[in-house]
Formats: sequence, structure tokens, C-alpha cells
Amino acid sequence: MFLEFEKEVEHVLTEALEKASYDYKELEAGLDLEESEHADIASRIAFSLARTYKKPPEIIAEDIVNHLEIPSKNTLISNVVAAGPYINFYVNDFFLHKTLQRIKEVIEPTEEKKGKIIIEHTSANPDGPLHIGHLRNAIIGDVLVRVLKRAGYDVETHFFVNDMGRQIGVVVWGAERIAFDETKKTDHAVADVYIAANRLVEENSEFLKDVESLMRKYEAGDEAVVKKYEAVVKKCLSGIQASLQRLNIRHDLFVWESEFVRGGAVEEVIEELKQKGNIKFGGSGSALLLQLEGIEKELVIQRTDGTSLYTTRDLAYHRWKSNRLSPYRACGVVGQSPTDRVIDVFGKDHELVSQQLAKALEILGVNAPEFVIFEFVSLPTGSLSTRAGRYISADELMEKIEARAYEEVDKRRKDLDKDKKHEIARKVGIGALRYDMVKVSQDKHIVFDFEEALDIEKKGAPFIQYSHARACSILKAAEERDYVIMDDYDASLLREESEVELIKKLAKFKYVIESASSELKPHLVAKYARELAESFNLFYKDCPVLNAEDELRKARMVLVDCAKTVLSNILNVLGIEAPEEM
RNA sequence: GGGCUCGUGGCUUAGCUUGGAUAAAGCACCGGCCUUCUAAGCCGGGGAUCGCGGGUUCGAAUCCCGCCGAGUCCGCCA
Repeated sequence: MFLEFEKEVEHVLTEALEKASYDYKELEAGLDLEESEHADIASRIAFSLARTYKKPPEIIAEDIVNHLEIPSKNTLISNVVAAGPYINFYVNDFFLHKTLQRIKEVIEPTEEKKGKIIIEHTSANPDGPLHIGHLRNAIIGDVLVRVLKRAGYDVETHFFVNDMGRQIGVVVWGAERIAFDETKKTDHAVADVYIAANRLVEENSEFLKDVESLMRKYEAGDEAVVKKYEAVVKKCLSGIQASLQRLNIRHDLFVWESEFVRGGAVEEVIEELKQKGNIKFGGSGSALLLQLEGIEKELVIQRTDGTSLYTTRDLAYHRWKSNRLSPYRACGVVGQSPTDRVIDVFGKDHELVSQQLAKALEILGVNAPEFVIFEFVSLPTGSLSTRAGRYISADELMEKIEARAYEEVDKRRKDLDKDKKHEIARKVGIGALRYDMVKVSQDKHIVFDFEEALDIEKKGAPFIQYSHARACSILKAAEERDYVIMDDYDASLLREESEVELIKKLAKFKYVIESASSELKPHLVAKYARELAESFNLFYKDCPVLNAEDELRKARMVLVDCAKTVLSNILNVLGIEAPEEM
């Protein structure tokens, strides 16, 4: 409901500005609306106008408010006041009532479809298990997927499988000499072979030639080699998928990069770049270098031996993605629809590559994707490396955090049976992990501290889950007393400050989803979820529900029900399960 | 060396894009609250020259320049 309120504020403010003959259209800051602790929405426009009209902002604010009229009917605004240079707008009872109504009505957001989005995330090399660095990628990506779906997009999620890289060649080579440990989870077994094989290859350059020969054969489509590759990659991928599933993450499509080589798409891209791009031959050999505008470093698109590189395969993949979007052929224009988007979630190390990718795609006539770049996760001992065996696997982390969560559940709920406690521990543990990763802004470097990560008690997610469980518990107790949630409640009875604050917070759900989806910042969702839980807890403390007198109880039950709905929705957007009891 | 990012109470962070109302939270610390719907909760308290220095502005955590510190990239790797 907040968005509607904002829209009305814009409307009445614009009218007042016109009536008072202020020329606001040229102002850079526009109406300069902001959320504020002093009002439900505040405008700072008087500051900007003060400059143009050479009058104190206080006077201008006062003048605007004098010209401002709140509609007599169907308005969401109760009051507007000039507080010094600020113009403060406040919501009315109708706004509060409508907010609850809206939450009760909307079961699933089936509003206007905004378009299609293809989002790629995680895309870890199939040479070992996911580690905590991939975890950040996966969780940021997955929350974005959920946010975008909520915002009304038709979202398709991709995992780009890097099956042609040197590291996979090393694993395939190694698998012929070293047996997989069949007792281990498959992706971990692959990592063991990779690490061991890599050591051998580093010690002996003859082995490196074997690996390169394997790579050439794979690229050429040698049947026997393809089979070996597929076996290894699938083995690793099945382990990775199991970890993702445990994290509540799923991809719609796993796209193998080799498809683009063998299907001829990479060749087409290279040919087209040769024609349309500024191509040079590289130093000693005949490698193809593509010069890109505004980027100092040229992009190598083909090796001297004629084989392809990751970036070229990625180019082919992106062109293919763009063709998967809804064809937009109106007025004879062919291309992706303006509402469609392609999003890639990449680590900071891919920043330069992503710029090169965007420029090269431009040459190919393909719209550049949007990049969500996140900073690195490192260990106190240094950066992560699968090859060096220096990483903490997602599996190990999940294992330990669930165990720790179990201890906490066990401490508090002696009454529950083991299975139930395990179920709650799983929800709390994975939730805590996900929340931890997503709450930090993407462009902040994280130094991962294992002990701290396991400290369930001071996590954000359980706090939010707990307030949801509290709401459930009230509703359950209500049911036992045969209290039913009614439609004929009186929202105007909800007068306590904590009640009003909670409703206002509930009203911001859509607004937060919109911001997070347009700015591609999932941490905004995490922040809102925490604030919402806090508002609910304040209400919980202040306002008895079941023991309130009849009419008030009816209204409060509706509020609790709405809070539960929104809490469970926001947890769902975060990919965190909402337990009914804890 | 060059590019990009980050630097906010003891610790982890939000705010920075679009400059404005006492710099906002969590954790930790100190003190208080369970005979009323789950205390994984609530209330109170102390604690910040917003890395340092300059500049722009009526006004800077926010914009610009310089410096320092951390990360990352600058591969015929992915």
C-alpha cells in the first residue's frame, strides 16, 4: 500500500506546486521524496526551490503546504505539515485498513507480467563441491530470482556448466589413474582426484601435454573422450545439485558450454567478430585478439591451436540466451522485448571479463546483460582455492550449522520429539546461513569466520523465524478457543503505536520488493525482513490478542494473520523456511 | 605500476547512486522484565573526531582531488 500512498503524495504535491506557481519540472531531485523517521513520507523539495527562488526553504515549504489540498474522499493521506524546510506527509486510517485488506486478498501475486528474465548464477566449475565463495553467488542469485518472480517477472534460472576448461581436463586425465572414493559424496570425490591430479601435472610437464590433448579431442568431439568427460562432469554436478537442493536452490536449466562449440555457435561468433570487429593476430602465434572500444586489454577469442576459450563460449551462450527471450517483432523490429532482461551474477574477479563480454556482444548486435558483481569471500588464512584444497565446502558448513542449531532447539524444546527437533534445526540452520550471506551488501568483501558463522543464537534469521512462529502460535491458540478470523473487523480500533507501526511496516512489502528488483540489491530484503520482525515483536509485547475484549480481539487477530502472511512471504523471498513453531 | 571495490562505536553492518531534521541497527558489555498468546523476546545504559588530509556547498558519512590500508583484476585460465 505504501506505493499507492507515495503515488498520491506525488499527485497532491505536484498540484500544490502548480497552484503556488513553482517551476519544479527542471529540478534534478524531482519532488525529492524520502522515507523519514519524522513522517511517513517527507519531501525536501523546498531546499531545491530555495536556490531558484532565493527564498528561505522554510517559507517555501510553508507556502506549498498552504496551497496543498488533501482530497475529501478516497485519500490515504491524513495530514501534511511543514516542519521547517521539510514537508511531512502522514497516512490515515483508510491507509491502514486498506493495507490489511490488501494482504488478506492477495494470495499469490498474479499482477501484470513484466517480461522475461534469464538469470545465471552459481555456475561453479564441476571440479569439486561448492565452497563458501560459490555459496555467496548462489544465495545472492537465488534471492534475486525470488525477488524478481515476486516483482512479476517470468524468470528462468541457468547454471552455465564450464565443462571445457583446463581443470576439467585435469580431472578427466586424473580419473584414468586415480580411483574415485565411492564412499564420498560425488563432488567431493571429484575434488580429491582434481587436487591429486593437479599435483602430478604440476610436477611433470609431459602430463600437461596429455591434458591438452584430451582438451583438443573433447573439443573435436572424439566420442570416447566425450563419454569420459560427461561421466566426470555429471558425477560432480549431481553432488553440486544435492548441495543446492539442501539450500533451497534450484536451476531451471544446466547449460553445457560444449554445446556451443559442437553445435557450431562458437565458430559463428568468431567468424562474425572477424568481419565486424577490430581483429589482430596475437604476438607469436596466430591467436585472434579482439580490440574493444574503451578497454585497454584486448580479448583473446581463439587460441593459436585453433581451440576456443571460455569467453568465446560465453559469447555464444549469451547470444543464445538473448534468442530465448520473448521475440519482439512489433513494427518489424526484431530483438528482445524492452521489458526482458538477462542478468549474470558474477564474482568480482569477472568484472573485466564482463565488460569485455558486454562490448563484444554489442558488436554482435546483442543487448548486453546486466551484471550483479559481488565481492569475494576469503578465509582468515587467505583466499579460497579448490585446486589447492584450501576451501570450506558448503556441505561441511551446512552439516555443522544444522548440528549447532539442533543444540539450540534441544536446549529450548525438551517437549518435542527428535524428528521435529531435527526439522526445526534444519530450517533454522540453513536459514541462518542464507540470511548471513544475503544481509551484507554485494560490494563488501567478507572474511569468513567459521565459529562466528555457527553462532546460531546471534543470527538474524532465527529472529525473523521466531516472530513468525509466535504469530502462528497465537493463531493456533485462537483456534483452540474457537476464535475465528472475521471479515467484519474494525481496523480503526488498532490505535496502539506498535499496532500502527506494524501495519505501516506491512504496507512496505511491495515497495521493498520493487526496490530490490529494480536495483538488484537482495540485501534490502534482508533488512526489511528484520525490521518487520522487530515491529511484530513490539506489537506482541504491547498488545494481548486473545485476552483483548471482543471487537479489539477480532481486529488484532486480523493483524496477526496479516503479519504472519507477510513474514512468511518475506522469508520465502529470502529462501528461508518459516517454521510454525520453534 | 594501472583499473575497479571497500574502509562508519570493541566486533559485524545499514545509510553513499539522488548532499539536508539528533549518523541507524545487530552482536558484545552493564542493569532491569517470565502466575497473561513461545524470554531465539522486550526495556534502559555506556560506547563513533563516519580511514587521514584538502576542496565544492548555506549544509558533506554521502560529491571532487590527494594520501594510507584491505581485496580483486590486468593469462592463448575459467
